[in-house]
Amino acid sequence: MGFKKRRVKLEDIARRLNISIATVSRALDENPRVKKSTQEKVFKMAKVMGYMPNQIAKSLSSGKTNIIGVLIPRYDEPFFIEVCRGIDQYARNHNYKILISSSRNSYKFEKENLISFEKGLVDGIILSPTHETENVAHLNDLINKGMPIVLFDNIREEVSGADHVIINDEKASFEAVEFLIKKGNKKIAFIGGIKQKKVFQDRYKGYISALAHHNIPLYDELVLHCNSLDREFEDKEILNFFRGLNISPDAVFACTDNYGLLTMKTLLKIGKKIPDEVAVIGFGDLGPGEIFVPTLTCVSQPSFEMGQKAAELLIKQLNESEDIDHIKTIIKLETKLTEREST
Amino acid sequence: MGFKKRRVKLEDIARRLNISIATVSRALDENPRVKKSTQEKVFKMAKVMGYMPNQIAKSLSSGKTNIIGVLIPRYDEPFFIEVCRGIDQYARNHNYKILISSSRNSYKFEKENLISFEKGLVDGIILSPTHETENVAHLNDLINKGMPIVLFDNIREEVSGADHVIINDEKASFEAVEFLIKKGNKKIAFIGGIKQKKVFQDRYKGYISALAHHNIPLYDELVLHCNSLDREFEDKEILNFFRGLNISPDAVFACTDNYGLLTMKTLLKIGKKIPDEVAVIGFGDLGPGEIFVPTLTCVSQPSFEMGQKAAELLIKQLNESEDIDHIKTIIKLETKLTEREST
DNA sequence: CTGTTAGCGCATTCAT
DNA sequence: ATGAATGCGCTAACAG
Repeated sequence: MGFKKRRVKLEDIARRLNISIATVSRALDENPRVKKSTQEKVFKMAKVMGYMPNQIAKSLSSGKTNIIGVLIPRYDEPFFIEVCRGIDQYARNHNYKILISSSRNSYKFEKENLISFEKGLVDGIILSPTHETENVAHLNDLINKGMPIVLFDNIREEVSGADHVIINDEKASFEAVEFLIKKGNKKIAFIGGIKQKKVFQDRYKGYISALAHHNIPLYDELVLHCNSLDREFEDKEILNFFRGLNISPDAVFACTDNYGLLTMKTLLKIGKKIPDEVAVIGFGDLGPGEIFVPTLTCVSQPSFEMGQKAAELLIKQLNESEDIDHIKTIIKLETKLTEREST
Repeated sequence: MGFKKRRVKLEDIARRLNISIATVSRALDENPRVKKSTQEKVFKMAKVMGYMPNQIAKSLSSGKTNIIGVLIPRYDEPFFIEVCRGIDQYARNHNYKILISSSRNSYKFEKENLISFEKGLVDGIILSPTHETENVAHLNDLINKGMPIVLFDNIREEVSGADHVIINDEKASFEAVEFLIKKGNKKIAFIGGIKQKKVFQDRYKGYISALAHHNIPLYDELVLHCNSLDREFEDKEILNFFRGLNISPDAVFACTDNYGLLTMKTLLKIGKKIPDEVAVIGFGDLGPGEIFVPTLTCVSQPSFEMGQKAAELLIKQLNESEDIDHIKTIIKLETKLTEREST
C-alpha cells in the first residue's frame, strides 16, 4: 500500500511465464514441490519485474501479521525504551516486527490503544499498565478473545492467562536500603513516585521493612512520593522537599535514576557533599547515572533483558497450539546493586 | 489476527439481522444511504456480538494501512525518541499509527528495513539516514515506485521527490562558537561525532568559520571527532582527549548534549572549574543537560517539532492526488542558544 | 510437479 | 434503501 503506482503481483509474473499463480507463489516460497528449473525462472522473473510481495494480502490470507504490539506508558522514559530495544532484538531475530504505542499514562488511552491492536494489526501484545489501570477487565476481555498478552513492570493485579515479566521491587529496595544502613546511615530519606503505581508501592515497602529489620526509625518527614508526571515539576517537587526538611538525612534512597539525579543536584545546590554528608542510591541504571559527577550508585534493573524475555514469552504463546489452554508463566528477573561514587 | 478464536465478522451480523453484508458495512460506516433505523439495529447488534473490524481486510480492500513507517539510526538516542514523539503526536491526531524501526547505524539494515516497509505495511516513510548511507539510490527506487518519503536530520545528499526537515547545523554552530568567542574565549575546543555524518560535518564547518570570522586561531590539537558509536567508548575517548592536550582550552563546543556532558564530567574530574576556567556548550537540549551540575548551555534543537513537521509533510503527500508530481518541500527549523550555567 | 478453486474480511459498483 | 457480485493479492486444499 502507500503505493500510488501499480505494483507487480504474482499474477503478472505468472502471465509472463505462462504458468499459474499458485506455482509462482510456491516457487517464491521455495516449496520443494516445484521443479528447480521453474523456481529459478520465477525468481529471475520476479527480480527482473521488481516484484515485492504484499504483506497485507499475505496477512489476510495467513491470519497472522508477524507484528507484536507494544504498549508503554510513555516514550520519554529510558527504561521503557530499553525494554523496547530488548523486545525489538528478540522479535527481529524471530521474524517479528514491533509496533510501539504510548498510553501517555492514561487508562483511557491504554484501552483505546488496545482496541486499535485488537483490530487485527498485531498477533500479540506486550504491555506495561499505567498507574491509572486499576482493574484488568479490558485485558481479560482481550485474552478471552484469544489475544496473547505479556505484561511487564507495573502489574497491580495478576492477570491469569497473561505471562508476566517482573523484578522483585520490594527485595531490591530492601537490599539497597540495607546497604545504606550497613554503611552506618540512620536518617534515610525515601523519594518515591506516584503512589498508585505498584512498583513504587513495592519499593516503599522494601524501604520500610529494611528500616524495621534493622531497628532504624522511620521519619515520615523524610518520605516523599512525587506526584509529578512531568519532568519539569519533579525538579521543583524534590527541591522543595529537601528545602523544607527539619531533619537532615544522611542518605537518600530514590526510586528511579532520575529522582536520584535530581536529588543529587538538589543536595549539591544546597551545599551538601556527596557521598560524605549524604549518600544517594537510585533505581534503574540507565546511563545518565554514569555521567553525573559524582556517578550514581543504583539498583541495576535488567531492562533490556526484560524486553527480550517478554518477547520470548509472547512468541512462545504465538506458537502454542490453539486448543491447549495457555499455562501462565511468570519470570522474575534478578536485580543487583551497582556501587558507584554516590555512596 | 493473532486471534486463535473465531472472530465476529460482518457476515455474522448480517445473518443475525437478515440483511446483507453490504448494508452492515455501510451502516457501520454511517453511510447516509442506509435507513436510520437499520443503522441503529446494526450498531446495537455489532455491540452485542462484540464485533471488531478487521484492519487487515480493510487495508487490503482500501489499499492503505494508515501506518507510517519510521526508520531511525538508533533507539538509544534521546533526539530520535523526541522526534518519534513528535511524529506520533501528529500522526495520531490524523488517524495514523507509526511503526518504528532502527537501522542500528548500518546502511545494510537501513535497506533491509526499507524493503520490509515496501512490502506494503506502511503508507509512507519518515527516515533519518545512517552515517553509512552514502548514496540514495535505494531511496530513489522507492520514490519511483510511488512511496512517499520524508527525510530528517542527517541528509548527506538531497533526494528529489522526498521532503526534508532539517535545521541549519552550520549556522547554529557558528552562533554557538561566536557566543563563546564574545565571552572572551580564545582557545576553543571542538568535540564532534563521526566524520561521515553530515550533521557533524556541518557543525564542524560552523565552528571553523566562526573562528575564522573572528580571527581566532584554530588549533588542530583542540579538535576531536569521536569515532565511537557506543556510549561506553565515547567516555574514554573524551577523557583521553583532554588528558593528552598540551594546550589548555578555555571553552569547548560539543556537537551533542552527551558529548557536552561527558566533557564537563571529564573537566571536573581533572579539576577544572566550569564555567570559570572552561566554558562548555552542548547541542540538542534533551533533558539531561538540565540536571547536571552545572547545567549545560546548549544549542536547542526543536526535536519534537521536527517530528511533527515530518509527519505533517508526509501526511500531506499521502493526500496528494496520484497523478500530480510531488513538489519537494524543505522545512528548515530554527535553533536557538539556551544559556545555562556552563558558560 | 502444476493448475484450479475457494477463501481471508471488507468495500464498492451495479443493480433493483 | 438494500442486495448481489466482484476484487484487493495471496495461500492452501484438492485434483490431476
